[in-house]
Amino acid sequence: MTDLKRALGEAVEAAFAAEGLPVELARVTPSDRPDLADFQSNGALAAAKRVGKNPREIALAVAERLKDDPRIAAVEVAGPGFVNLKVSEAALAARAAAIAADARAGAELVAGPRKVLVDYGGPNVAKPMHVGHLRSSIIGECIKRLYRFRGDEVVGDAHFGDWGYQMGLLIGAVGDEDPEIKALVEGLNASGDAQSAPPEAFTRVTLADLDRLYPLAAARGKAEPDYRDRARKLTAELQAKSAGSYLLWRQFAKVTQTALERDFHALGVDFDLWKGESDVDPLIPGMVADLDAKGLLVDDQGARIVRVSREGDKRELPPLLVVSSEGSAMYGTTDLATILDRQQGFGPDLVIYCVDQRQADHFEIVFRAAYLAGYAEEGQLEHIGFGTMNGTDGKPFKTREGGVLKLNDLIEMARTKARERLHEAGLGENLPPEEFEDIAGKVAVAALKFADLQNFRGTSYVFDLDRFTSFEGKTGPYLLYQAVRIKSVLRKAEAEGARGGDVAVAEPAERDLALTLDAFESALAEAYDKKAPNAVAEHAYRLSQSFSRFYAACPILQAEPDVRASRLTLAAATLKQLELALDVLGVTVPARM
RNA sequence: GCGCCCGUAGCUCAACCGGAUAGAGCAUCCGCCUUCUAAGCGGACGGUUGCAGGUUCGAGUCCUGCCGGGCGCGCCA
Repeated sequence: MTDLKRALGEAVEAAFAAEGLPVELARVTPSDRPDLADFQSNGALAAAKRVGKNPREIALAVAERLKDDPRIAAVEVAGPGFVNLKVSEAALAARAAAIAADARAGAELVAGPRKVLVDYGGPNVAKPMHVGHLRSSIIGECIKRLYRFRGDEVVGDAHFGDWGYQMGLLIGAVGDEDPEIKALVEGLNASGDAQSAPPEAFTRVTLADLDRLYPLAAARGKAEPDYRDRARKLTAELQAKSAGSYLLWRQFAKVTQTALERDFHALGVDFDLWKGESDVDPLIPGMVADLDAKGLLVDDQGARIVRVSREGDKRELPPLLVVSSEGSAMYGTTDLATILDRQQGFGPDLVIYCVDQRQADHFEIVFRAAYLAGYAEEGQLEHIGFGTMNGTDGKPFKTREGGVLKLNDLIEMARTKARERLHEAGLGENLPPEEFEDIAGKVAVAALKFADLQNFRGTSYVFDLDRFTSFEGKTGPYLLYQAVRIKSVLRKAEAEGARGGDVAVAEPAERDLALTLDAFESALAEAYDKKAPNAVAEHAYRLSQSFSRFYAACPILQAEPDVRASRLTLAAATLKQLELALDVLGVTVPARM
């Protein structure tokens, strides 16, 4: 099943070929002038330049070849050489009917499915998630769903930060507070016998403990050299897999992951993998030896590095620091080992790193090192950066008190706002409390996600709580509202025994809705190619808007039977496509609200 | 200092290999609930796309310079 835009594009290509013009210029796009046409091709203008002819003449010749196409109701040449196409009512109705009958609502699958790994979220043990994690999670989840929906085999990995200096800090801080645990850890470390540990030895350490202790320990580590040195030693003990340290660490990781999974799930973000830095730790010695054997490792200022600068670089790119002068693995070391691990495990054709734009250099360095070492092929690794989230003052977002806003608190704020607004609007009043809560949660998540995803990911944007929790206009809740209205109409239709039927597109609002439904595939393709979720968000919004106009202009249930059947089919097709688009965005529609 | 990104309506953002009259939402103003959910719909107002040049039949988009902002630049992650 082909969308109209592409079908017409192929028709124009054929006309170009027949005229001896370069077919790659025969592109069809939605019309910039909806008052004049549905679609347009600007190819004659570009072709004129290339073959040295008058653009209007070319356009007229192309138009002449298109005018008998049954799908085209009118073809006109306008301005300097635009070919304007108006789709026939029959073709439009047929396309709408096909979308209605298609489980994928008109969306294609990619021709050659790939194995894709999306690395996003990046939560850390003990460090609470803040709003900075929001974008990575939301965008990464959307990219994952988008690629999966297009037919790729996709795995999402949280890339858990579980293996650094902060672990040593925590082991120390927990031990200071709880001498029994400290003694247990030290005893086990000395004996090396993990089996001798009491089965529930460390379960009394909770996430609340870690949340409370970590900020204090981090601060002391900065201020007191002795404290820091001890934490480093404890980190080294952990990384050497000393039995007691390791068991205690396992408890940290477990309670953190459990809580994080719950928080992420509330946001509609679910990872397939929770691979952590600790998982690739065993690979590092072998990898270092391998890099050395390949002659890539160089001693420099007491550290061991891989030089990655290339001829033609506009500036000197720093090297990848593989082993620090203290002998420890660095951030980039772990990332490189992770590439190796993924290559050996999942074997992805493409790895997408959904991480803050500020890390662009870091990834460039790691990727180059991976290419040099033969751990990946050029182009197989891609960093999808996004802008920072700023406050309304244009500076990185802080709470009123100057601290970092925790992700959980943000979600709770959005929920509270959602409850208030639902009450104000008199929505969901007769529903059971559990369902009301569920709806409030869905509205809150839709608001947060859509506010983020409607922006192009690359640019920084302003984090404005009022805007995030505003439910009018171009917002997530608006989209939910439209979807729920359709569900309500369809429920009523079913109760009345009214059914869908042949599609006709007579009214302007019906025409517009059918054309918008047709644009789903292009929006998905654009989002996929550019890794730009905002294209899907934009389509979902346009579809909702188009439906809302249709809803206002065209009564459904009260219409004559044939018209009613057609409109019910259009409404059902819209709902299906809207829910699919929202699902790609990671947003769920409640049954009612 | 070097490098990357950005500058579009009062505010927040779009704009499909360069194409017609640069689009949305918010805010402001006007109109629409005896009809399927008014978190809605229609309309009005709002622009020298930071500035100056250049390339082109045509530039928000490409090139150069300048101004303004953000970020990064080896032992944190």
